[in-house]
Amino acid sequence: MASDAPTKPDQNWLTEAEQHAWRNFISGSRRLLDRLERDLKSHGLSHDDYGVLVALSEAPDGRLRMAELADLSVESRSRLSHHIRRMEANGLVRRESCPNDLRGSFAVLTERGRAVMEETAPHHVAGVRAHFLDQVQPDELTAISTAFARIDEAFGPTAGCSGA
Amino acid sequence: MASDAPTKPDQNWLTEAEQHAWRNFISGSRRLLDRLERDLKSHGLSHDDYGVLVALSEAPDGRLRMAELADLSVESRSRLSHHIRRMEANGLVRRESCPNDLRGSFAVLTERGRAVMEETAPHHVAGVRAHFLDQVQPDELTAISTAFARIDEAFGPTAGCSGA
DNA sequence: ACCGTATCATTGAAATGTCAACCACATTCG
DNA sequence: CGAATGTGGTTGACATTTCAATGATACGGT
Repeated sequence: MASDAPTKPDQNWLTEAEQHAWRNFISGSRRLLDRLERDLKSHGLSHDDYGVLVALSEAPDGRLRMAELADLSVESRSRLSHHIRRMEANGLVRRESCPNDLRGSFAVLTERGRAVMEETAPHHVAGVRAHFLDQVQPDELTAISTAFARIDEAFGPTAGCSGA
Repeated sequence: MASDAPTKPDQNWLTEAEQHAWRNFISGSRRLLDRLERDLKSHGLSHDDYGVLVALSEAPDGRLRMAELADLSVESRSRLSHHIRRMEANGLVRRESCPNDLRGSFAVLTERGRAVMEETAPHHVAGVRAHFLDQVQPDELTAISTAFARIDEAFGPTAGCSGA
């Protein structure tokens, strides 16, 4: 009903271009992530495992408080707790209690964890390059970088690497 | 070869900019999707549920073969099968067997499924706008759209909205 | 010191996802 | 025809994630 405009001016819907952009993003990112996950799995790690290893490997002494690790790897606390238990069982990390705050605990990278990470990283990086970096042009990469940094920051101050 | 430079020895690693782009994308997209998922959940749907409903609602007669639906919603067949069973239990879809190919089956949108979809869509769209579209500039959106369309297509011909 | 509340992390149970068979049918080819 | 092989879809066992408590400790006000 009402006068149908050529493209919906209704603020409540998406334009053709917006819809395509959103769907391309959803489908592309999903397939990309699925693929990287499968590749990592063949080395015995999930993508989340990898994220945890990277976060820890970059932290001083390879150790982080659970809450901070949860933020960095974008996992809920509960999920991270289960997750770390499994990784601990696999010998990739270990827990240590925090002397300052008796409630807290650290996740600490083990020797083996670091070794596995360093062994796996090149393969993963190659996948990121092949399926992502090689597919996007330099200006597109810049746009993606700044746009997603902005999106990320809009969700709250969680100390990412928003750097240009 | 093999002479290692201080920062980037070989093509096997990422430049600063590439690394930032990748991390911004991972973190931003993850938080974005998490947020949209939570919002949808408050209306009783998962993001995957929504994807299935959209795919079906756009198909002729609101019906699709399982395999095609799996492709469109980027789910494995097995996962979709379980998924449809749950949605069926919720009255959102129903199955019908295929007369041509007796192995096959259709997933069909129910009245209620369509109603729920139409009721939920505006809220979801508003979320997409608020957390994604409103955060990116027009030229960035274009870049994201074309880049992810290219990434998507690189994974194989699965009839997305790649036009023509 | 004491109470109330907020935070850190963990837990168990229920929901959901993955993986590897599996059945039923279709198709091909001798 | 009929055996071999391929395809569509489902299932069950098992792994992971979510959700709603819970325990333990810190912190602020009085």
